[in-house]
This record gives sequence, C-alpha cells and structure tokens, in this order.
Amino acid sequence: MTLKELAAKLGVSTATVSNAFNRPDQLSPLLRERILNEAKQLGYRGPDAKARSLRTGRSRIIAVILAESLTYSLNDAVASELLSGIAEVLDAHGHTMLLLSGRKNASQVPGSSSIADGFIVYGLMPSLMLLDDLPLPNQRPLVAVDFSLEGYPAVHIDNEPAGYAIANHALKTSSRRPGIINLRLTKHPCNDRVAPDQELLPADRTITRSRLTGFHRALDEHGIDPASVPMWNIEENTHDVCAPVIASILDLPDDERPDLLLCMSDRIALTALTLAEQRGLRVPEDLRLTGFDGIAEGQYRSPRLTTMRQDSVEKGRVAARMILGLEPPRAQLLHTELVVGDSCP
Amino acid sequence: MTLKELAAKLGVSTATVSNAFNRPDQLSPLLRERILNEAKQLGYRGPDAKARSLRTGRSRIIAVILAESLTYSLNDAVASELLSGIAEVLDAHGHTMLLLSGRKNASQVPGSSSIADGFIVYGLMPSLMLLDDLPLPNQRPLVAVDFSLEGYPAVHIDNEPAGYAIANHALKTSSRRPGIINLRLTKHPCNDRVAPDQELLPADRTITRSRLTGFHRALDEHGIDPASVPMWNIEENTHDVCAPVIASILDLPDDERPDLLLCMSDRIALTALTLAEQRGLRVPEDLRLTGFDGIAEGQYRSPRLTTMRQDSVEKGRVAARMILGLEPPRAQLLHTELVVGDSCP
DNA sequence: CTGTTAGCGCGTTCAT
DNA sequence: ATGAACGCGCTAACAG
Repeated sequence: MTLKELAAKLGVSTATVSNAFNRPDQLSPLLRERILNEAKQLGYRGPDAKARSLRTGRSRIIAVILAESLTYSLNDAVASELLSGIAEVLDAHGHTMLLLSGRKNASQVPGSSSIADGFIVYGLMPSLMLLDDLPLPNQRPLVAVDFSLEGYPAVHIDNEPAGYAIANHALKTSSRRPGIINLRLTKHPCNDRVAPDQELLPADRTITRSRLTGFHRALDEHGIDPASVPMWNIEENTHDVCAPVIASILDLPDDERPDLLLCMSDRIALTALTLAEQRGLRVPEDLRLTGFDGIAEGQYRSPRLTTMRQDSVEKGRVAARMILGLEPPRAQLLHTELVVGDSCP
Repeated sequence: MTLKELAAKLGVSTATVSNAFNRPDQLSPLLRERILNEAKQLGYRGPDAKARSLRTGRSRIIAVILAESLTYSLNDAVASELLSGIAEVLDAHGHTMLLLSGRKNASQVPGSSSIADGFIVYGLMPSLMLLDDLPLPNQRPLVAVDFSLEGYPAVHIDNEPAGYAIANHALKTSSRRPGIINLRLTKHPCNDRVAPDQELLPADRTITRSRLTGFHRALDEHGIDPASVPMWNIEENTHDVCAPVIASILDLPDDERPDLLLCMSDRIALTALTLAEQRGLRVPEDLRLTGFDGIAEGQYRSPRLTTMRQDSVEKGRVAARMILGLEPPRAQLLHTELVVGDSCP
C-alpha cells in the first residue's frame, strides 16, 4: 500500500494525502480525518521512510561511530553510558541511532552510512581511517567525542587536571612504591611493563596521555621523580586483557610490588582489586588503588573504588544536542569529580 | 556530486557508473578503474544510500527493538551482550544496526523504522504495543528474542529447567528459610514483598515466570511447600531499584531473615551481596545467594556468584543470523549452564 | 561491453 | 482547499 494507491482509492490526489500526514494546515480537518482513518483501515502506515528521506534529504537517523568494535563498546560501561546519553536526546527528538564500528571491515559498505543526517564519532583511532570515506563529511554535521578533529566541534573532559587531582589525592598519603597502569598509551601495542625509552602516543592520539601528564605533575609536586615510577600499559579495557598484566605486577616480590597503583580506568582498578583479593593482599592496607571514570560497578561494591567520576551520559547528551542543532557546535569541556572511596582513602 | 553528474563529466552513461560500483563484471576492468579513480578525484563517495535503498528496497539496516528504554538496555549487561552478538553478525555481513526503543514516545515517529530490512524484537512488553504500527510487520522478517510471537521465529533459553537446576543445586544444602526475589513477575508493578494472593504474569508475558516454576518444582522435590516460601518482586533490574527491596529483606530480624535467596538475575544477587557485606552478613555462611544470567561482573569478584549462565551473545548471533536468512527462521532454544561460585557452593 | 529508459514512493511547486 | 506534474538519485531491464 503506497501513498499513491491510497490516494486513488480515496479519490483524492497524492498531494492531499501527503499533506494529511505532513502539513495538517493545508487541508480541511474533516478531509484529513477521513484520510487518516481510511489509511489506518487499509493498513497504510504513513509515508515510506526510504522515499521520504530521498525526497527530503533527511532521515532522522544519527550515526554513532565507535572507535572500538561494537562488541567491545557495548560491553564497556563508559561507552554504554555515552550511548545512553545520546539515545536519550535523540529519542526525545524523534531521531534514532545507527551504530557503526570504526574498525575497517572487509565487508564494510561505508556508503551505507550516507543515510545518516549527522555523525557522532567517539574515540580517536577510527576517525583518521574513516573520515576519508565518510560520506560528505563537510556537508553533514559531525561531533567528535573524547578527541579533537580539526574544524569540528568536540566534547572533552578535563583529562590533565583530572589526572592531577586524583594522583594528588593519592599521594597525600605517602607511598614508597607508586606505580601507574596506563591504557593504550604506547605507540606500539604493548600489554606489559613500559620500558623507559618506549615511545608514547601524543596527547592528540590518546586521552590517557593528558591524564599521565597530570599524574606526573602531582608526582613532581610531591617530590617524586616521575621517571622513577614504573609504568605498565594495557591495550584493551577488559578484564581478560588486564588480568595477566596486573597479575604480573601483584606477583612481584614484596619489596618490588607497588603499594599504590594509579590506574587509567575503573576497569583496570577493579581487575586489580579482584586479583589482589585473590592473593590475600588487603586493599587499601597493603595496596592502594585509584581508578578513573566512576562507573557504577566500582561504587556498588566494597571496598568502593577511589576514582575520578566523569559524566559520560552527559557527554552523550551534549554531543547529541550539538548534532541536532539544539546547541551551538563548539568545543565543550566537561568537568570531572574526585570520588574518594575505600580503595584509596 | 551525484552519479549522474559524474557520468556526464566522464562522458559515460549513468548505468555504467552504477555498474562500476555494483557489478564489476558488467564493464571492462579498465573503464571501471578509470571511473573509480575519477570518482575519488572528484569527491564522489559512491551511490547515495537513500536513493539506493529506495530503488532496491533494501537498506542493509536491521532494527533492534528493545523492550526497555535504550538508556536502561544499554547499561544492562544481558541486553548489551545480546546487542554484541547481533552486532558481530550484522557487521560481518555488511549490515548495520538501528536501535529503537519499544516505549511509546510522544515524539516517536514509528514510520522512521520502515527503513529497516528486518526487525529483532527483544523482550515482550513493547511488542504488543508496537506490532501494530510496525511497518509491514508481515512483509519484513522479524525475530523475537526471549518471548514468543505467534507466527514468528523466536530465540529462547530453557527457563524452567534452568530455574529447576539452580534451585535444586541450592537446596542440596538444607535451608531453613529460603526466599525468592523475582523480577517483573507481578501483574501490577510491585517493588516489595509479594502477597500470597497477588496476581502473577503468565509465562508468556514474562520469562521469570517459567524460572519460578522451575524453582517451585525443586522446592517440591526437596519437601518444601512453595507456598510457604516468601517472595519479593522487583520491577527493574538495576542496583538502585533493587537496593531498597533487598535492604528490607536483610534488615528483617534474625529469625525471619532468609538464609538462602534465589534471585532471578545476577544484578539482584550482586546487589544483595553488596548490601549483605555492608551489614556484616557473611556469604555464604550467613546467607547463601544464587543469581541468574552469568554476567561477567558476578564472576570477576569474590565471592563469585553461583548462577545459571546463559549465552546472551550467542542469542544475539542466532537472532541476527535468522534475520539475515543465514539460518532457517525457526524456534530456537538455547541451553543454560549451572555455574557454582562461592555465593552458594 | 555499453547506453537508454522507466520507475522506486514521495514532497513540492504552481496552477486552479 | 485541492490536483497535476516534476524530479530527488539510483538500479534493473532491455536494446544495441
């Protein structure tokens, strides 16, 4: 059943039926009523989305491009919260969300995304690969989240001050052997200890670099040479990838094992917490731990995680509002908040 | 830049350009090469998705309709895993995923979903409300997940045997006061103790009803009258909604407080675990707990949760394969597995 | 191998 | 207030 068929059956023109659905003021209420009723009766669900989007140029679909695989992103608390925030705003304004992965995929049909009215890009890596094939990147709105893209609005959090704040808090209690567990920080993939001469990604390639800068500033202020603090790196923010690296840290001899671990994410810190408990290490007595993100899982357990809370949901809301033109497309910086839990009082 | 313009600039017909992108065997490799090169040069990204989908009738987009709000679903481990599984298969076959909420929303434009090639519907409630406005429900494939829909294929888990299995395991150690915490089981919303005469939803309206039947069968076999076992109900599977109900249970006097809680989800059990720890109740010595789902959060902590693991990711994969026609659209029953953790050895 | 043509279903002028 | 006609950008069928 198409609009045209419906018009024929009703003995009116297609324009009138179209107007009945889209521009109520263009026809008599009575006729409109009759058309809508008859439409429902005959099983006509309203204008076809494909034809309408071709005609109008808009689809009411916003594409969200995620750096990591969808499989990973959907199971990551921070990414999920971001998506929640985006979904909330889109939903409230009659839009829907198309999920795309930034990973290059053999069978990927990049063109298929040209259906979207706008793009929210989350996380850096894919964007560089993708922006080239992104359909009309400069004709449709695009908002970057958690990284910067020349010429486009972006939503960020205050990574350096946040890193400083939590490290500063942790160091107020003196630590004999602090350690740092990074996330996607090294130029070359590395799930291991970071060698002193290992090349790191610049701040515009990974958010954790700025956090590390903040850590280092705090260490400096507390009279600790950052270069003397051992660092590890983890490539993926999942329990299974974190566990072996953290196990290797916790299994160091007592006089080498850090007594304070500054972690770049709550997932890392939670993994450390679990493994520490399994080894009979007491947190925070034997080992103090800090995370980053403020995910629910870290707060709904004991000991509660000490962390920097970032409002990922709000980050999503802001990005969505910008895409929909509900707020001016400018660079936005969201603030984080120190949450003092039990893992590092 | 459109296909037609490109064709004009190159002095070939539109059909040839179209073939260059869609049917390489329909033109000489040399010409194809020239066309693709020139296209890239001129900034033509390939056929427009909107026009193509109008023409071909297919969009390579699959809509996933979630019972709960997107905000909730994206933060629920089970729903997220389902989405992961769906995404994995869709991605591998060049499709993308459009997320829709089943909740009626004032500003919802149901027609906008007529763009999808197929629908995966997760969870019952929305479907009844939605199927009416769903565009051409009987023309496009639809797969139901975790509930049955007359005339459509569905993916299920073996709820009754699973409920029996875990209750049976728990009851092998004798319990003086078992209790059951349900999820969305009562006909009328209820976050509280369930009165004996309270009306429950039938098995085709909530998955937990079958699990409860399994629980009851096990209780029977162990000589306990199911009617004597107190039940509570929770409306939403989140910490914040669970906490007050569970607190009220744990704060019962010692001689009324259950020593075994059979929970309908891991989220419920984890909340109980946290609150028990806060109250100094030892698990499993003072209180034994079982969950359901087998989410990661329940396993990556100590004590590990005793639970029934369901493979939600696989559930998503199966549903996606059916939608794509990669496997016959029939009723599928996935099996669950007892995971004996520390919360109920 | 390449070109011509006819819509896919709809929204929007411009008439009346 | 209503209708006729055009074309959004593309692909399938056919003709050459």
